[in-house]
Amino acid sequence: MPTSPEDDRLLDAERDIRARLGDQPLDFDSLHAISNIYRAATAVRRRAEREVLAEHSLSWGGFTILWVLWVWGEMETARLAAECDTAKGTLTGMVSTLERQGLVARERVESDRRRVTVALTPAGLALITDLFPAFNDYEAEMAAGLTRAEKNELARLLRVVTRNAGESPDATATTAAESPEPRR
Amino acid sequence: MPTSPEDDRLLDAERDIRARLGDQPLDFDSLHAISNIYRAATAVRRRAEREVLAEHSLSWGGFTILWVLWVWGEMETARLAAECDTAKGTLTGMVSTLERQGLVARERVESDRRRVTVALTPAGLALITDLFPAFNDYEAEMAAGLTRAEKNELARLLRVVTRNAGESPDATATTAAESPEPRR
DNA sequence: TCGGGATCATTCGGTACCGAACTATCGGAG
DNA sequence: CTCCGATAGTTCGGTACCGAATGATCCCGA
Repeated sequence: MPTSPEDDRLLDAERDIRARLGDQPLDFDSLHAISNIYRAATAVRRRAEREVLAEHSLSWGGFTILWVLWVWGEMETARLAAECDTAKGTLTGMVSTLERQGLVARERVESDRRRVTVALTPAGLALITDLFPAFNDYEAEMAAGLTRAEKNELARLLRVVTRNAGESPDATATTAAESPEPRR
Repeated sequence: MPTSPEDDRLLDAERDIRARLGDQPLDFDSLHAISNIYRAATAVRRRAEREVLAEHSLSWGGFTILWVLWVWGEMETARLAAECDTAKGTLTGMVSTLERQGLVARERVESDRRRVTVALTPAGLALITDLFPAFNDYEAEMAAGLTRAEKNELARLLRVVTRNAGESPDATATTAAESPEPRR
């Protein structure tokens, strides 16, 4: 296995860390695995926002909302927040932004006036229908160089991590309310 | 291979997407791989901030700065921004926060007064020395259930994605200035 | 030596994002 | 019917974060 300059630098860092910590046992395999997740995520997000989303004045989060509504249809705020994996308060602001852009519309539920549903407008529908293939192309570009099997393996390993991070292990009782997989 | 309810839901979503897009070819393997990166990253980050960092009033970004300074030592703002993988402007604010907390100190470079170096204070050094093992424990917890080989494979696959997202392929010339690997 | 381009960091405007406090509404117990 | 706990959404305070504009300093050529 050839060693790259990057590998060298990594090893330097590990040596430095060990030097600072003495003989404490450290888990460098986990360190690299976990920290690389964050690096990859920000890199992918930043470039997507610059090269795919910016021309439509969409943030990553805004795109996610459109995508969720497109796939699963109109839904209430709470469910939308869960699907988008974001706090309710955050979602309120983002939906307001999209509303201002004319891409989604809020509607109070008649039978329970606390609730609000969010739906795509025709303009929002047109945009996401047009944009999603381009976004998928971008995703494919980000995964270029990986085989089909590797992509699936990557997705699987990440699911394990997400599950590990999902809920405090000492959360009271087994949260059956835990929302399932595909939020995006 | 057993199918979980999650798998079912995922397949529903795929069917729905296909229904909306007609016969356009879509790359679902890339879709799942890429979108799971972002989900895992936010889940890991959120929980780390709540359960490991909050008690020390540190954000993920703030922790990263301390960590970088700890491992590689005092450095100038521009390099620190590169290592932390954040925009210079963002870094300025975060360093100011840490400075207010007494964890880092700025110092103008005598020989070139445009430049500023950032270094850990004794308090900052004490904090990161104390905190890093706990953080590494947390990382190990997030990677629980993965074998050593799987962790390394995860890190490797993510490096490919990060590299793909690294710089616009049509960037003018080959950016030799591209900053190398381990930023965290 | 003095002016102008390059190069640092910081500031600025705007969105996203979280958690906690708040508001409006619902639904049941008495 | 009326209060009161529960629930859904919004507001609020604060940080992070980006990209563009600004300001300070340096360096070099005339």
